[in-house]
Amino acid sequence: MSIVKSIQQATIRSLHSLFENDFSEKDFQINQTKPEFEGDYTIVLFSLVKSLKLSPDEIGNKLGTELLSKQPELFSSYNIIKGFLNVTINDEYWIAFLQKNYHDICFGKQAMNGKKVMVEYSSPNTNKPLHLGHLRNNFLGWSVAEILKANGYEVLKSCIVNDRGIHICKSMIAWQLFANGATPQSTQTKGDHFVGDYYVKFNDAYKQQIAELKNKGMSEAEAEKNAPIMLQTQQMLLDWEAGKPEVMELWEKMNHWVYEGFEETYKKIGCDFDKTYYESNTYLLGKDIVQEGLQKNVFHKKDDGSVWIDLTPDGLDEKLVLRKDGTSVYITQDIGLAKQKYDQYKIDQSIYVIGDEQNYHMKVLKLIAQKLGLPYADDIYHLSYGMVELPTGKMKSREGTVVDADDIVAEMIATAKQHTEALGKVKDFSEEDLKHLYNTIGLGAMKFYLLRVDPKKKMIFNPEESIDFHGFTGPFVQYTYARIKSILRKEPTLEKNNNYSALLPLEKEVIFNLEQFPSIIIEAAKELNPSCIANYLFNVAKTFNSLYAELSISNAESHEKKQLRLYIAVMTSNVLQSGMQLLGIQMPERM
RNA sequence: GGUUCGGUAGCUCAGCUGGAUAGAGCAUCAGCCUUCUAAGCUGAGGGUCAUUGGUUCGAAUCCAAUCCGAAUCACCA
Repeated sequence: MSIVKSIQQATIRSLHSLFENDFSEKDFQINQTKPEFEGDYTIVLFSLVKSLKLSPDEIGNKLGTELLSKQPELFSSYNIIKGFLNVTINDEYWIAFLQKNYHDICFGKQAMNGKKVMVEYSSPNTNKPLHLGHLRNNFLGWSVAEILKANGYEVLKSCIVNDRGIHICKSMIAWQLFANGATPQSTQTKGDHFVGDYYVKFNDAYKQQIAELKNKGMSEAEAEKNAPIMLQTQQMLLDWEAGKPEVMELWEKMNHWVYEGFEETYKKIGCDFDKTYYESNTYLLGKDIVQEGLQKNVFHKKDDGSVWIDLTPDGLDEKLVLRKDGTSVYITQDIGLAKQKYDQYKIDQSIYVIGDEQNYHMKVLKLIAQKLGLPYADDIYHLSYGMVELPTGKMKSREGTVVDADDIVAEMIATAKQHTEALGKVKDFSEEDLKHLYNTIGLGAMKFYLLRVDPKKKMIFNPEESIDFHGFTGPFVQYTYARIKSILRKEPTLEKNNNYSALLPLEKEVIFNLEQFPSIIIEAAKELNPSCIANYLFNVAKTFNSLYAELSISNAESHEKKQLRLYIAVMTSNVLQSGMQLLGIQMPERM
């Protein structure tokens, strides 16, 4: 049980025996005591003043005395300042906590709860390489999956690949027109970048044709519709849907190039999936559900044959679910895929990691599912995250301001290399170990940077600040870990010893922080927010670094103090490691 | 225009189930390596928590209005 819970229960019991009333944890608050006051936790009593008809000081005095006399093993002293009851936790309690948990590498994790969750994330288009925004998505999805696992869920990571549609045909047409048979191999280009280049070439050619048509007197809209390259692309989409062999062959060839590129990137950044869905297989799903909806009168058919749902009573609009030609739209497929996921895996919850520009779409999806009375409707959850922007504004592929995922990862790793070499601490490492270390640090910096802010907020990616490896960063936490490991390599054995003198403030502060780890993991899962973990880990590392600077571990003033600090060091390293693991970040033994 | 989200230090962000003098990091300035890794530590300066009103013992936090910014409202995906 967490210490806050223990204090809550002790307070409830004491209030009951003092005032003969029943209280719950909602009747008072427990906060961390501010550093300028003496104590560990503060019980805020103002809310009890009315019902007890006593002043906060009177309640505080009675409660403080009662707590101390009833549970001397938990509380060692109290004081009251301006109506706040500050209690100090007994050192014995902290030490017992430390001894019990310091070696437990599963500390903070919950037992399996029998619930199954699917986390869908990444969801790339196969017409261009991944960019910075995808990285936020990937790291978020991965981390949320890990956090849910730590909370006892069985987690399935899934990915829907958007591998068909007009955007894919654009790359294909451009390749046919401009490539002269070039391939990733022949040009020494990573497959996804190769295909992405043709997507750009399409847009260049398209723009040029529009300009030409406008010169001939067409309006902008007309020109956009009638540009030959666009007409060709639309024809290709029809051919694809008809399964025309040469189109399918080209499509498969180019997708294959992209997948090779993606695989390399995913491997590099440490992402994987338990199940990959391809839109080319799922885009027809959901049509049967539309029929069902028509029968249930949830949907209605217009004169032209198109099928709609009226969501205006819910404050939304009228939405199309089936085109007049009978083909499905985005939302139709998503309804179908949601059903397939549920049928196939019997999941209890379905989490979609998708950018906040699709908030409306996801709201509609859930609402339609609810109106259809689908059993999984309420278990659809959109984990919406904000866009990644540059200090100069939004990333725009057309203006060439997109930060490419492979580029930025490579840059972070190169920076890690540069720092490591400048510091010269690992000169005895082999080439292979060095490479691994640079990856660990560079990716650690990248992941931490993208995960340390609240997912739902948009974030500014500042290239200069992001390559800083000092302060509130991944390498800072990694460094703290490596320092501890360095000590532990020299001090391998721990003795059992129960003879500890009073805790020094810094010792207590570190233990105090470590104790919160389980609560933080629960909070992170509740909010689906890895930034809780990142902020917490930074705090733990910072506090430990203060202790490290002020107090010697190996040359502690006494044998007992040395043992105690070794316990603290071991537990800190364990918490840092398992916490960073929840963010998908590895820890170096040395750096 | 409707809906949704956001506005906290020069910059990037915490804090938001109401609690004591609003916190970090970066940047700036001043210190600390003959002793466990200085990717570190200690300290200083820096704030009208967008604005106004309300709720109350108490508001960055809750409510309302206003201002500013973003996303979205396709027979695109």
